[in-house]
Amino acid sequence: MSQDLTLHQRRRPPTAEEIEGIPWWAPLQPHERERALAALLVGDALPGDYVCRVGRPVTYWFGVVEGLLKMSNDNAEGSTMTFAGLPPGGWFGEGTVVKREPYRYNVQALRKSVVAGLHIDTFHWLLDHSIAFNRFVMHQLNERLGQFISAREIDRITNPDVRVARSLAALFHPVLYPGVGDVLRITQQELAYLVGLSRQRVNEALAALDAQGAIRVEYGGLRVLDLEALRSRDFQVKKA
DNA sequence: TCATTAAATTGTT
DNA sequence: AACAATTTAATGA
Repeated sequence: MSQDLTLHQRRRPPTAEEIEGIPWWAPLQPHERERALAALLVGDALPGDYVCRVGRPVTYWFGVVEGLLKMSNDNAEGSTMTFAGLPPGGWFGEGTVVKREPYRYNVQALRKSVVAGLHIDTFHWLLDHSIAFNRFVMHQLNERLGQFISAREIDRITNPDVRVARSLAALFHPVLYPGVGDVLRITQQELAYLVGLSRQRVNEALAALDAQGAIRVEYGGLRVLDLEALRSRDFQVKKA
């Protein structure tokens, strides 16, 4: 079985390129950056590796530099519920970090990923000293609230095409996941796992969305042409 | 840098 | 779930 907390194993300081990709980095003042940099670590997570687990104490605030993670929770009955996919640029866990509580969910890598971690003490220091950082966190919390609400809606959607469309819209969220850009690197198998459908059905749904001009299916990823269409349009539910 | 081979991903049944 | 076709990544000259 996969080992947990990979970040604690193969960790290293972030490269200049990795730092530039961190969404809250640019707004920081020089002395704040200095502080943050000293507390930043990155590590590789292999598929199946846990970045954090339910009940573990919080030591880091995590962000996705590269790759793809999934946030899930194990139900009392044993079934697993997936809340969200976490593409590059996504930072998560601020809620539990703020309260210094144990994690309430599991986050594991769907594929080989690079994960960054900011130590909890420095997170709090930035919260106490940086207005820009506060603004980022506040914005982040607000956006994520909206995402959880839409996650519940997505769960109720029965039509697979619409389901896939909404899930994709969530993954392409420009505020929460600024690292994604035009093309989301995700395989159809990974998306199927995330959405809870068979790869076969996801493939079919993607083809439909492609045909409608909302996305373009590419090898190993997807290009979004019309985010608004994914988010809101009613993909005319087939009428019998 | 190019050609060859292996691995990953996709499109279909 | 299994298969074939296609694309990418890795290897070595």
